[in-house]
Amino acid sequence: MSEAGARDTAAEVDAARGRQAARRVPGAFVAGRVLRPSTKVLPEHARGHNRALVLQTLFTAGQQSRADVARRTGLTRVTVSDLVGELIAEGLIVETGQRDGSRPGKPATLLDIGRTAFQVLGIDLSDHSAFRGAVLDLTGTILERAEVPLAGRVGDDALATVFELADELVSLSTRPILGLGVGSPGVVDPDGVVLEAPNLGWADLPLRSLLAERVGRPVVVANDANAAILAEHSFGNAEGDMMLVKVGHGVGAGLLLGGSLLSGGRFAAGEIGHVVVGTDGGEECSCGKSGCLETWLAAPRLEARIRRAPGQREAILREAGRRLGIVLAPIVGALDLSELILSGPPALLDGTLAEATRETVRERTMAEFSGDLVLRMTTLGDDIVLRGAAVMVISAELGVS
Amino acid sequence: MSEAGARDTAAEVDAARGRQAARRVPGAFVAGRVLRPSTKVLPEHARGHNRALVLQTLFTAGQQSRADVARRTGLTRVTVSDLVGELIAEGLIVETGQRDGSRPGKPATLLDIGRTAFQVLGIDLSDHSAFRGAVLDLTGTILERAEVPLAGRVGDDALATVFELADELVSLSTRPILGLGVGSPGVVDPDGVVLEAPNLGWADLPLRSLLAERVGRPVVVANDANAAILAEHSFGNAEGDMMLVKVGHGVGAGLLLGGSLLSGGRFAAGEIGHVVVGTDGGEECSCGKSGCLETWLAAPRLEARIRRAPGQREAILREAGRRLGIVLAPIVGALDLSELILSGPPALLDGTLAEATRETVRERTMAEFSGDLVLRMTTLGDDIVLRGAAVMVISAELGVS
DNA sequence: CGGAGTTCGTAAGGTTGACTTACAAACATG
DNA sequence: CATGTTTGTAAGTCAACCTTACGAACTCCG
Repeated sequence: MSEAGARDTAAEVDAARGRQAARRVPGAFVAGRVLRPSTKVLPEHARGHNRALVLQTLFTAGQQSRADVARRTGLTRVTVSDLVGELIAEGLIVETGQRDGSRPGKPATLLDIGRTAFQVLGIDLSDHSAFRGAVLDLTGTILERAEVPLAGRVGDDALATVFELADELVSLSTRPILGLGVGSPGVVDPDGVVLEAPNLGWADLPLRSLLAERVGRPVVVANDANAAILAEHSFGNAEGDMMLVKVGHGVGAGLLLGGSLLSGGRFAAGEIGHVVVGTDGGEECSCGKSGCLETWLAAPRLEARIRRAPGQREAILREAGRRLGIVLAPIVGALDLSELILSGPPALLDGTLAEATRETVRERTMAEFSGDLVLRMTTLGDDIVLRGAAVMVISAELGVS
Repeated sequence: MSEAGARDTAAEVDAARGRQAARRVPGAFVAGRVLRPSTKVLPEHARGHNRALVLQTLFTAGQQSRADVARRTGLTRVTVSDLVGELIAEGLIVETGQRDGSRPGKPATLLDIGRTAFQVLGIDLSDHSAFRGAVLDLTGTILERAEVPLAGRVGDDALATVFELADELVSLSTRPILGLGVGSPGVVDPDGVVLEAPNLGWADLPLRSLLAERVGRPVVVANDANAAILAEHSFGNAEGDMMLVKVGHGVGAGLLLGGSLLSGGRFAAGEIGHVVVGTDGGEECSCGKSGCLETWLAAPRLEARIRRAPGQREAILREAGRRLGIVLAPIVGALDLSELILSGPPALLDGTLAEATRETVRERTMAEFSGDLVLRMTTLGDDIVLRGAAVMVISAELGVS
């Protein structure tokens, strides 16, 4: 068949296919992603999506009129009005009066998230000394705090302590509870089962369902570093692909790629603490290997090393930063990360260590050319996991992050 | 407010929210992913999705009746019948007679992908000596091949060579052309602009739109390693998260995470060739650094090294494999990868090198515990990019991969 | 100061798409 | 041969978004 022949035939078939081009699955190969459709989609799913879209728009832009939202989302004013009506009835959106300033036309009625309609509970299990909790509003502002010392409890005792903290948070709340979010150390599956958390002596603990039964509200449980990076994403106005490294008793990370949290095939994504760094041995690790990243970077190890040789403080921190950079460089290169965030004790991380990591990653990747690799401390301090836990709930219940 | 009070109020609100629970955005926090809704969804998008779902079902399961598809997808028989009717009219599905074997009830009419309705063109620009192309059917079977020697051409000459190859493929096709897919070396943005491909002397070349104009049909352009991993995903029945390392003149990789291709913030995901390995120097690289992975692993470098010391062949390959393992270990740990695939000259990769990589990754990660890390050669040989290019077209045009 | 133009929000009716219900066709079984 | 099962289609319902149209409320300008 001639070239022209093939083309004509194709054009004819296109015509025969009628509207199919316009109907093409949106995003089938958008932004380099291939979607493999796996579940049916019904019209009501579209409704849910558009509901979340309206909420999301108000979350990020805030103080918008129905017409503004319509323009921003591409939905018609009529549809937005309908969705907003539904959301107002649920208390998730409130009218906040008319827009001031003089413009032609009927004045716009401004809308905002109904901050007081619900409260969210967040729990952070990642600290070695205490379980910490908070009551937050729908915008992620912390309203109340609670804390229960851990005192070395593990296993069922630790679980009882979580229950205790959850109960206290429920009693501290003054509005209907949208849900409870928990950031836990260890490996957590999508159903909120803590597959393993050695520090707490947990294995295959169905924490989500246990807590859901206890508080009678939706519960989301995820890894603490994953919660942290969600917080950074939502509140730290960080865009695009990024990785958050959380240094504490151990070392873990959360990865946000293309706006999606990476969970990993065995739900262990971000578990970089036991990756071996360098080929020159290193301290023995609790996992049995030598030279794991944790042996270089975990806070207790660093503190012990500095205690032994106070004069070497800067050198110790620089070496720790360099080791972190060596582990991160292949990851930054492979994932084309534009932003690395550190979370943990600022006294250890902020300064020499961060600088050494930044330099090492730059030296060992192409980042020196693209030049825009950012490595910085989190802006959310110690509340990062708490606020991330709240984000998970808001995201799960309202489809908004 | 008391605990009980908060709970009751929440329950009341839940009741007031009516069907909202059932309406919740599906997958808002499913599988550890947070969706940030960004575009509106209309009922016709659902239609497109369900169309693709039916096609996908026939792709993977093949030879099914309408009722089978309905059961598999969760859609009703009526809806499936309607969608199938549309797809038959377009030639994308054909009836292949009745199911044999005796069962109660009306015999089922079997359906299958209309393999002959369209043909797909694939082009592989990753080989250093020639551009290769093929005509494929909708199932990814290669029907015709074409090849144009490259003879060192770069820049506009190389582009003209691509045009030449594309024209030849069009003339070789005997059916309407669904589209043309291209796997190119270098960094390619989602719109098919080759941002940089040093080997071909291309920078900011809008290859997709140029080719679309030339062949008058949809064109998809992506990085060669990304095309390769899509092929492996579609034809190599590889599930879940995986990474494909492509060794040739350079070293690149493609990453498939949670079923999605990773593109990276600057569309440079998988560019691990210029990550530095180890802290002991290494050969100088074209990029200006020393000890880049490419200097250890690129085929020309390996061949030259073996030529210089034929007796050291095994040691050279083992060291190359070890270096690759050192780079991959942090990536495997961070992404919780379960499968690593090598693509390139089997004489170099398959055997000692792969074994050394496998061992090194195991030694340096937690993989020894989970134990199910697979590292293997691709099963698709030299056609991997060609077939991946076809997958991109089928995915983009039909929403099926 | 009043008409024209603009913008906002809502009402009414149309279109799309999947669902439920119902039914004819074609087969196996007792 | 009657009964039960499975397939595929026809008819009508429901959900959700769209287009069109309109009143309300404001600015601008002659």
